[in-house]
Amino acid sequence: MSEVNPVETIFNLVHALKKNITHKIESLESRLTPMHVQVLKLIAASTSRITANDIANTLQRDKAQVTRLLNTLIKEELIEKQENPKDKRSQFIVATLNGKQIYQQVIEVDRYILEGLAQGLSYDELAQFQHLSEKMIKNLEANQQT
Amino acid sequence: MSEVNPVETIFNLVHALKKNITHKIESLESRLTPMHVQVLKLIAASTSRITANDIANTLQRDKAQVTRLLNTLIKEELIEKQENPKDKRSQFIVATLNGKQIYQQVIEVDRYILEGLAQGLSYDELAQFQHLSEKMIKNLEANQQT
DNA sequence: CTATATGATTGACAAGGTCAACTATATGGC
DNA sequence: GCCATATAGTTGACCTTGTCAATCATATAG
Repeated sequence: MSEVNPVETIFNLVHALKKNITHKIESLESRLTPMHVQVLKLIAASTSRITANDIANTLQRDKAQVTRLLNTLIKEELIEKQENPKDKRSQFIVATLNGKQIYQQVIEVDRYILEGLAQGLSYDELAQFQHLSEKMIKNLEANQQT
Repeated sequence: MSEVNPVETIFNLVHALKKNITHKIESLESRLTPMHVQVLKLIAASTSRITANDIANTLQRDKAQVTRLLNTLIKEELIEKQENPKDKRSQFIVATLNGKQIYQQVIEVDRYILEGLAQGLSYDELAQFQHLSEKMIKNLEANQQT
């Protein structure tokens, strides 16, 4: 564990994080998975109206996956589709009142997890972490092309 | 993207990393998943003989999962079981010659990915990243208890 | 010797993710 | 306008990771 291996570290980190999140989200009674929450957040936080395609692109996920995530969110009445007059192939996705309320709760949970995560870390350290992570992500994405 | 949210960043990072790794590992002809590779690494790198239980503990994974991962590695003839005279419930897991060779290749891939990941980052920065990540992991694990 | 603990296996399932085929609509070039 | 091609979304099939509970065999403490 003493050697510097970011790859392992990243996996360990996300592993711990996932366990943490599912715990907290479960306490939110609603039966949403982390991915559902991510999608809902994107929709509810967006100022402009977005389509399924926008979501897939933003989250870098397969559109099949997005379709299914949206379906359950619709079934739960957290979001709904609106006609897109400019393109009949797609629809705008908007949060319902119910969805907006859940979103507020999710933000709370988020803040809570972030607090736990960042305990004992200064703002500068978090910014540094962010900075380094973004660099790594860029590197990885550049490597993808090849 | 401009606000500091380590949680999202971590997810983005691991997402990019996973895509990267599966790409590179696929090029390794052998049909191993990342988790199989992790387990094989643990076994092949270990100086002392280890059991399935050791693996589950070290990787913090469910023993059911470990059993299945080991099964496919055995089917691929990368590892094998040896009798444990001190405890007939468990067996020692050791890498076969074949397994050791794959391990060597995996190490290469690892180094390659690490290089890609760390491009433009100094050793100090990587160490800093490591340090911050470990702090976060500790925080998360402490939160688990509650 | 018995109760309990532990190592391993198995079944069942949830969640995330990927690929390919398909439908419907858009759009650029003729 | 017509056609080829591109794009948005849906569906089916499937894989990987992870979890829980039940079960079996062996260890071990009392």
